[in-house]
Amino acid sequence: MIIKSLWKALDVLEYFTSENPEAGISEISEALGLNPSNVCDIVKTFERRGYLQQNEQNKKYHLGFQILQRYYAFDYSDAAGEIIRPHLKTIAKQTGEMVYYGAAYQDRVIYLDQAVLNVDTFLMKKSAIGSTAPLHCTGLGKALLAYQEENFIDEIIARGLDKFTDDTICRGDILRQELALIRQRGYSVDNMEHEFGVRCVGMAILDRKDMPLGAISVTGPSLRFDEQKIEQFANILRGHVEEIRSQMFL
Amino acid sequence: MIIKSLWKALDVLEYFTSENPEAGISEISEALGLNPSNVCDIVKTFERRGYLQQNEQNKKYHLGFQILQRYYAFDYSDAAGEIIRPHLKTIAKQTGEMVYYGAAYQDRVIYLDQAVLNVDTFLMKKSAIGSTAPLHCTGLGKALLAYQEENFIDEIIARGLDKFTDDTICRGDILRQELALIRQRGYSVDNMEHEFGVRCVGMAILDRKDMPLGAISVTGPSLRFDEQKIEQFANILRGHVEEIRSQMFL
DNA sequence: TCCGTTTTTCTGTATTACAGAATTATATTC
DNA sequence: GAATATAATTCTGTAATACAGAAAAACGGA
Repeated sequence: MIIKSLWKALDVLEYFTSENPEAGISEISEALGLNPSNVCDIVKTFERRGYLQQNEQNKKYHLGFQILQRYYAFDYSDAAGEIIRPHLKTIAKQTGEMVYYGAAYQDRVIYLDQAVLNVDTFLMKKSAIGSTAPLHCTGLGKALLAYQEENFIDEIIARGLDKFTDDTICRGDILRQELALIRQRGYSVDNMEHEFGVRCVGMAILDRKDMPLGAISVTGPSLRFDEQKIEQFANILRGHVEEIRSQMFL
Repeated sequence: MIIKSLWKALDVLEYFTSENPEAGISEISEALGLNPSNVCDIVKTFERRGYLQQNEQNKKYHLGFQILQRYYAFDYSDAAGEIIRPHLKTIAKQTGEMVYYGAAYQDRVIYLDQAVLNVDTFLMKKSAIGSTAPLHCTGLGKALLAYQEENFIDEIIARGLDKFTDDTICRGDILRQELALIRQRGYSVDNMEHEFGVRCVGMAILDRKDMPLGAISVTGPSLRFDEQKIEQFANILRGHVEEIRSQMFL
């Protein structure tokens, strides 16, 4: 049974985002359609536990240190990450491009780890750890989507494929062809489908039942990413994915 | 007014730590003295919101992706971090040692950021971002403690100064002398007081009211940290702290 | 297959979360 | 600097629901 008061409290906590990091009681209560006194109680409870902190100047609240501590606990519970992380670094060295690791999370891909040699602040912010992106138009997303259950893919298509650039695949039948191609050759290519000028090669890490537990991608400016490089990067990815699978006893 | 159901739910969430990342319903209910059905409801609510995830194999739960997303939101709400981060990197280059940024959080110091050139896995794990340490025996902690209110210092001493190494300062009067020295020369020195073989230089970033909003430290093996280096590092720190204060309009 | 353990579902009631009003604090305007 | 407006917080009764207990379902060994 869902605990409504907790559900509501999490609505309040999640009202604080990187876009809107600070908020007051009245703003939250208005946005969520809750009673201000109720919001005040929730916020005060979170504050006493360190999840929120009050700015003494303007009385507004922002996320607190306890979030960091929860993140720290989360990070080390992710045993898979411990195995994968070193590979990401090696791939970054071998390709000279940005490398991401992500997993399917509901109907999106969530970025779980990254390795970079030369920091590209623009792309870093876009795909920061913890952020999410659609499944149908990213290298990671398509690599993950290709191995999902048929009815999951049906649902993703049914919900509608948002257009981000001129090259975004928005038609269900074309996406299905693309996913078949990914399964056939073993890697996905994002050809500026999410961000103009950004190309990307992705490969899923499959478990014993051929379900993807995550995916790795190499991302960079389209000018550097010609057909030859894409194939070269796919081969590099293949080697590491094989190695990861054997390290995980898959 | 504290919302008891939320308070209890946070107890459950915080039961998951890096030391004990996975737990089942019965384990949690026993440890926290709660009814299993109650714990089940709380856990299911967290699961539906992505804060916890169930391991299909053993039915146990672990922290979920939502923690990452909350962390992502927290990170970018920390405007101070945006200013400080580049300085940490520069200090790491100038000193060749590990550099930490932390703040006082209740009666401990919390590590908020770090910069390293040569990764020392042992020390990295110890002082990972989000972890905490006592105030009285670390470079960061002492630098922060030196500028706290008198009655706060009284309370820290009254609670007892835990001993970690032979060099840990455990007596209140000696700690007070040490804090006076820190205020006088402007930096703290951790001489293997928390971890054997680890020395550290710390400096607080003071606001206009001379309250510390955070501190920066340079940490490394005691063999490399002689008196001359400590003074040299303190000077490097001083320059950056000055710069940070001016960037923050303090 | 049976038994012990653990997780999950279900339901009545005692608890408490919440709405509304009152109060305090803060910001803004005259 | 007083007055007004806005926002945050406190207080209290009651309607809503969180929780205990029991029972069922799922799981994992003997």
